[in-house]
Amino acid sequence: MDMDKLVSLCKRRGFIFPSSEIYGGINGFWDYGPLGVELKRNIKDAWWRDNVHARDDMVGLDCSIIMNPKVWEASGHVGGFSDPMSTCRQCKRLFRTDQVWDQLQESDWFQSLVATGRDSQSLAQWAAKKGKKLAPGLALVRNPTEILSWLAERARTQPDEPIDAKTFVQYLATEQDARTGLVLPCPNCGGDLTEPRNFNLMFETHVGAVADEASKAYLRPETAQGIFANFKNVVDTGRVKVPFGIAQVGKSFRNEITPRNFTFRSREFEQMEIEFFCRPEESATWYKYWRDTRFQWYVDHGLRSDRLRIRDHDPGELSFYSTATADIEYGFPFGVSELEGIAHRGDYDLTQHQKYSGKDLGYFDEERKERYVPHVIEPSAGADRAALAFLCEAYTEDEIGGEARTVLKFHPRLAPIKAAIFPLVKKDGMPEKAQAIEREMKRRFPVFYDEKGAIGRRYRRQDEAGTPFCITVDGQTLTDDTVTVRDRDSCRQWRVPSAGVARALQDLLEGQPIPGDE
RNA sequence: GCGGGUGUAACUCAAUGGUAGAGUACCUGCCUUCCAAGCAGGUUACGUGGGUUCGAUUCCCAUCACCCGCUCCA
Repeated sequence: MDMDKLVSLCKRRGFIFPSSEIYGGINGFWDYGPLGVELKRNIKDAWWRDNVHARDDMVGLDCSIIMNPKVWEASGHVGGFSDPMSTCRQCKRLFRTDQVWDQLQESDWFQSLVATGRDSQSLAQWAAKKGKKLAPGLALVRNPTEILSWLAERARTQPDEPIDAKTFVQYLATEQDARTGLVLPCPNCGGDLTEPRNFNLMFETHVGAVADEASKAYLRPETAQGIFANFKNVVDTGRVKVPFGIAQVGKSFRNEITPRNFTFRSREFEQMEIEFFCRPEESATWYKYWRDTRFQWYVDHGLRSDRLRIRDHDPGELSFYSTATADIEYGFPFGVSELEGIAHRGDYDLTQHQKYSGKDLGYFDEERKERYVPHVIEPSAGADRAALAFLCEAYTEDEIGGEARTVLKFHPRLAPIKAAIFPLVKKDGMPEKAQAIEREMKRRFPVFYDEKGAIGRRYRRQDEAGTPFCITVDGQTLTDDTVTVRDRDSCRQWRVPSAGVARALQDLLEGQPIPGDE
């Protein structure tokens, strides 16, 4: 499937528009149009019903977007992991400064260099041959004479101090020691890296009329911390007992990401997050439970399981506080990308907030008569990413009677409009009858009435909106009071009594097979 | 942030140093008894700001947005 076609359809049919488009748009922000808002709302509602209302171990929460800035100190978003980045001046690649050394050790040119002797002659030879190919940006390669003289100087002045591999490569990479100090080279080409720059992780704002350092606050970069900050409130008032979860749906904001791939990476996005609190000994079981449950949720709502996958993080990839993390990924047209992360966060967050707030966030377990800080499993889903995945999955081009057709095959639960109601032609009292049906249906379902143009055209329009069923009043309706129901995916039609059409639609939406298809 | 590409109507695309056409869509009639039919009429565009020029949608510069890559992430 072509992403451009989907973007175009989304705009044409009113699913998703670029934000502030009349002013030229703004990178990384998107608006949901009349159909898009229904789709996204259905996704959030389905998630809420399945994870909160349908369970007896989950409660909801809706906390403020702007919180006391100390929350973000405790979470590590201020200071902690606003990863400084460096760019290579030669090949222009971008690296996390703290990962340069690790990446360097894995690079071909570094390994080749290490395998060479450390004497001037071997190094000069390496620079002239292999180095030229593998690490054209390296100072040693570009300026061997000078670099080798530095090294000789170092050996003469500090003969008793052996040089470790890291320092050694720094010597070979540093052209202007006096000005820059020893630097690490680019893992890709050996070139010199810029000073580490700090990335602006969170959106900053100021609370109150005076904008000074003391009034600085942040738009939340995740909804999770609001749940941790309210853990004690919920435990004290919610009649909840471990194991239990707190769920929240809401907007989050990140400044440092590069917007890409339509709505997939946006600076403002909506999360659907659960923090599930449990006894430390049971945390591994709960982790597995949520990992499987959340995967199945996407399958149940129409994502083909062969486009979905679970990817368990390698130990080296895990955050330092996490003992296990898995990503639920979907095969988008632009690549396999993350829809949801399920993280075993241990007691890290509650402990951090305990430390920074000075409040006891321990939990007293009545059954076991003991006090402990619960461990946390965090299934964190992106609502916009889910919407995009469902759109991609639904987008289908097929052929009906030799004519090409574009259809969004949404799961009925997610479809923005559940049924369209048409008079076959605009005469003989058909519009009046169809409108009466529409009035009745409208109280129970999002439905759409249309009487303009040829019937085929109206069917196709609904196909593009993903409406699962169309109900048509025709000549026969006037004699026997039945209407036709038409199925979006098969284009098959059958008749039902018009008095029972709401009930019939209800059954169809709940998954009852269409007649002739049982 | 960096490198490369793109920017004309709601959508998909043309043409042009002398202010723009098509198809689709949309609106109004007529006609139409089941899958984008037909006829007649109609609405909508050169991303933005500068510059060169008698004159710029076209050339130049900047800016913004989008797409692709490096990187980050829900």
